[in-house]
Amino acid sequence: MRVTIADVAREAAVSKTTVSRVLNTRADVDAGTAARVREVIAALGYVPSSGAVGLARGTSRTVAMLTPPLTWPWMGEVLQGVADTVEAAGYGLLLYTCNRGAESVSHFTGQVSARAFDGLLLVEPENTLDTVTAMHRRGLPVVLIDDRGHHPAFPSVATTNREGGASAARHLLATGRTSPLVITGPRDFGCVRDRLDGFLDQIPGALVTEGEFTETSGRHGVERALAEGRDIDCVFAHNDLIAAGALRALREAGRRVPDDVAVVGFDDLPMARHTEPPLTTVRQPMRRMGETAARLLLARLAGDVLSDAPVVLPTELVVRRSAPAL
Amino acid sequence: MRVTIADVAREAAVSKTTVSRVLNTRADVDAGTAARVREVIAALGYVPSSGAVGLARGTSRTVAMLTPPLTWPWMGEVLQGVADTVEAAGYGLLLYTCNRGAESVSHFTGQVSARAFDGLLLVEPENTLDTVTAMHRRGLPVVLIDDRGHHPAFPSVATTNREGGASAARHLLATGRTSPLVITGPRDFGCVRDRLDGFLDQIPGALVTEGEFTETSGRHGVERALAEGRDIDCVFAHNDLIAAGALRALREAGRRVPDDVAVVGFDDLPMARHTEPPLTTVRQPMRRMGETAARLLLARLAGDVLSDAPVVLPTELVVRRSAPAL
DNA sequence: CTGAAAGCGCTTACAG
DNA sequence: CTGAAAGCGCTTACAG
Repeated sequence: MRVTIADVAREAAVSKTTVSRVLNTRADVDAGTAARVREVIAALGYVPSSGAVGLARGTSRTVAMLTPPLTWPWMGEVLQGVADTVEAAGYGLLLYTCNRGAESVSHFTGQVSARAFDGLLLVEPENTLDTVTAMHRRGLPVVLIDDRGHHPAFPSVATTNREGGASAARHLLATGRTSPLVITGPRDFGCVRDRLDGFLDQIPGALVTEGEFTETSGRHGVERALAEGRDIDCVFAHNDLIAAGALRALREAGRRVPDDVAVVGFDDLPMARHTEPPLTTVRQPMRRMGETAARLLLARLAGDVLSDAPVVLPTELVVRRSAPAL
Repeated sequence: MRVTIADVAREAAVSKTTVSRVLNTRADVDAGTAARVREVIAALGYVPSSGAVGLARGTSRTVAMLTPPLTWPWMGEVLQGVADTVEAAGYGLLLYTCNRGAESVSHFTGQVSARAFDGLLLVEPENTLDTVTAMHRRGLPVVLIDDRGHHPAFPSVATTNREGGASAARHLLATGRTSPLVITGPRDFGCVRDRLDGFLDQIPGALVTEGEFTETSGRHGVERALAEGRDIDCVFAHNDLIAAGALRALREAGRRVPDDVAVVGFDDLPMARHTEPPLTTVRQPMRRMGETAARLLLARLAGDVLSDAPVVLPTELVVRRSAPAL
């Protein structure tokens, strides 16, 4: 049998109102009464029902997070940043993944309307941006962790993709490289365009080939360039998976890295330390993105008004052996 | 203004009871009435409040998951397996991480008592097993995803750690290796003892050194063995991070992999494909562990009685170039 | 087939 | 400083 506030009230010989007051530490309770109530609470092991509290207060002290498949290499970092921040504020975190496509999304939208949570954090809402924008318009607090360069009509957290691309180019130039091959992600991603623009600002003549964010894509990109007899001395890969594929293709073609060809990736996944040679890459602060987005959302729930202008976190070039300093 | 069941009832000129009945698709409602109510629901965009439903029904249709830091390399897989299964059943998934130590745990236990969820899934409950065992005794349905070999007093899902160790040894023997170095994880992990026992059953004389589950540990393990002049022709690492460190140390010492020394890891993390050479490893079905644990918990919530005997999923040797077949 | 009423476990004006 | 009562939005016997 569940212990309720009524049990505590009876045992302490006060009203439920008074118990509720000491629970919520209101000032206007006699110190003696409060002490007695607290004793009873401890003795009975009473804990308020979060559901009942939520119903009475009209708020759930829970936020939701909608994510792409959790197997994305950097999702763990983002999620951990979110979880830490949300937990520290005493909120619960409800997780939804879009792993099952349309079905997931409709299940999710049902939950939203059910007011199972007070606010929403989301990453990479493929085919979801319209739905979410509508929810936001109807009053649901939303913050996007924008790794795709979406520039949505609500608050978001992003990184300096353009500057990241530029920093890769500057590093390559500074170390004497002049003929890059750029292997991009899909062009319809805003982040891909930004990374490319930043790079081309520094090295306008770069050879560019569009790829996907996979190792296979990196391998094919290099193989094709070599087969066409292109004269390259470095590769800028739009993420670390592409870079890993490029490393492999270069090795198989007998090109030494970094002696013949330097390679720079993007993201700084854990695996970037384990490739041969270890990968120079543009680090994205995924954990801080999660923390920042969560902090924004909690501020919004506490009453702050948020700007729709994205909060932009800096990328950082991490130099390892695949493209060493001079 | 929120649309409630009362609004629907008024608009459809029926009682709240009737609306509730069509909501829960009970048979005993006149077809015409039901149709009319459904129209009103659609017209008003009514969605039941999950909090109110939960309070009235005494169940939240939510399960919680308590995890170690999400940056553990295989947590994404486990979590995805759990999320898919839980979502498909129409349940919500509340995530708690033990990232903040004792504070996390106490926050978490508060949530438990608050009945914010109906059941609990957990991974690797460092310093948590006692608390959780107590909760289970008090009636909270719990399923452990046991990657540590805990053998708890409640239902759990594990893998064949002992057979996994044996399969690594058999593969090495079959490919002509006779002098292994085993670099283990911490000995107080049940899984470490099991992997080691399975290996030693096949190769009793193996050289064994205790390590941690880190790359550094793998590197040191190999460096020490070589410095001591040990004559090794293969390494069995207790996870893939250790194996990655071993690969690096071997290369730096001028030993060729696999020609001079073969290397076998454990887990089959995504990075196992990206090492040089790609890693032969004992694959643990982390996603299936998540799915299986979630399925067990949901069955329990549906009224099934669960056995405390662990459900054991098979490991599988994945052969790549670091320890090729003949 | 349908509805009035009680109940789930809290919080919050309101009154004293 | 304290309590009775209404209300949050549902479900569920119970009665018809």
